[in-house]
Amino acid sequence: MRKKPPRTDRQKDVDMLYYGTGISDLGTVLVASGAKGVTAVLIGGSRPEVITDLESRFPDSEIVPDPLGQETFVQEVLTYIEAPQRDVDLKLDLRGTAFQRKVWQAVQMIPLGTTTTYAALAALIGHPKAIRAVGNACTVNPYAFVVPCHRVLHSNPALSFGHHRGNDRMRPMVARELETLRKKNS
DNA sequence: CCTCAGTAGTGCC
DNA sequence: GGCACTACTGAGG
Repeated sequence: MRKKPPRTDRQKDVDMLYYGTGISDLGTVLVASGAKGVTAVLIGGSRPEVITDLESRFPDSEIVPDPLGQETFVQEVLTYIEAPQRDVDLKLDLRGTAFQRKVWQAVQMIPLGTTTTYAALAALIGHPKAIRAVGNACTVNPYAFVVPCHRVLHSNPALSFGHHRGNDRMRPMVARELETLRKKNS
C-alpha cells in the first residue's frame, strides 16, 4: 500500500516564480520567471508596488526573490528602456486565454519604432470586430516592453494616445524608439 | 469638447 | 447563464 505523499513532495506541483527588480527612469522594473520562461515584466512606482502587482497577478504561485538569477533579464529590459535599439529578447511563458495569447503574439510583430491601431490589430488576428477585446488584452498585458502594447494606439490619436486614463508610463517609449532609430541611421 | 450605441472577450457571481 | 466592466470606434450633437 502506498502512503499519501508527504507534504514536501507535493511542493513540486507549486508554480514557482522567481523575480528580480531594477530601476529605470520610467520606474521600477520587475521581471518574473518560471520554469518555462518569463511570466511577467512589470513596471511601477516602487519596488513594493511591483511586487504587490506580481502577487495579485499570480495568487496561486509561490513568489521567490532571485536577484542574481533574474539579473540578466532585468538588464535586458533596462537597456531597452534606456535606448530601444532592438526589441527586448526574452523567452516568454505566455499565460493567458487563447485570445489573449493571439493578441500578445500579434503585438510582438509590430516593428520597433512603428505603431498600429486596436482596429488594425483586431483585423490582423481575424477578429475584426473584437476591438475592445484587443484593448482588454493590452490592459492586462503582463509583459511590459516585451509585448509592446505602447505601439498600439487609438484610431484617432487626437482622442487618446495609449492609455486614455490613468497610467501613461508607456507613452514616452514610442518617441524614444523613434529617436533611437533616428540616431542610429544618422 | 460631449454622449451614445454597438461590440466581443473576460471575470465575477 | 447573467451582468458589468473595458488602453475602442464612429456617428451625432
